[in-house]
Amino acid sequence: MSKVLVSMDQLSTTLSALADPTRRAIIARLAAGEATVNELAAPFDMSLPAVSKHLKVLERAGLISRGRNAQWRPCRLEARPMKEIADWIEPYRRFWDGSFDRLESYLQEIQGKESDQG
Amino acid sequence: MSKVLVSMDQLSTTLSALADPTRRAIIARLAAGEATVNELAAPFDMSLPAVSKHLKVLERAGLISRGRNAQWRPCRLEARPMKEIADWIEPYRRFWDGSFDRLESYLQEIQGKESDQG
DNA sequence: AGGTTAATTAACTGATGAGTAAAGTGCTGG
DNA sequence: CCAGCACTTTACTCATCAGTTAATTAACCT
Repeated sequence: MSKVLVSMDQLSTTLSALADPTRRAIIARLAAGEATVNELAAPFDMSLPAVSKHLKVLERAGLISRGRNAQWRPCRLEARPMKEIADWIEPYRRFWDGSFDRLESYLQEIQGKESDQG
Repeated sequence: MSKVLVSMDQLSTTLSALADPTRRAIIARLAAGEATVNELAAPFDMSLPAVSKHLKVLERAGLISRGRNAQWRPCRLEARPMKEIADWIEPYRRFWDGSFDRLESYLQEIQGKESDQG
């Protein structure tokens, strides 16, 4: 009864790539401009292969791309997958800002009272 | 040489909770209003305990809260953790929209040329 | 009390993820 | 040509995750 995961959808891949503080830190660093693997690895208390793996995850998610320059592999940010997250999350905005918030909590109070009595 | 993960930061927890299509579908359903566990489970081809586990993940991430109404445990959306994602992602917006995009690629081209020659 | 429904917990399995050390690849420069 | 630098790949460990079935808790209803 093998359940094999065939392929992850783009949004899941992007979110899980970003659900790691090391990888988010790498992304943040790359927002300031290209960097090599060693440069990216420097701030972290982990081996180079570990960082290399993180970069591979980011690359597979399309969040970075890598060039080649002699023995260096400069990484650059590709923010488009993040746009997908922003687009996905946008419709939920109404749940946390604007007057809807107050309406929500009002409805919650009402509902709570009704449950207490019913 | 045990490396124990003490506790995940909020953003990582939220992102990893949302990096699963089942959980995102649950969230989407809850955007339409409260629902019980059985109602939430109905659309999925998986056991009730599996859904229950997904709900626990969402609850631990603060993305849902659960009330009690007789034998039902109605779930409701709590979108605030999503706001954290939106806030985190906001500064990257400049990387995918507006004229900055063109400026970026221009700068990257320049940089590439310079590297080739240096 | 006892049966039914709603949901969670427990115990287990197989897959994936994050890290390591050590070996391999590919390029540069004396 | 070969020493060394910049990485990547491999092979391994250990923890966590997603799912299962079976058992348990909790509330309702007659």
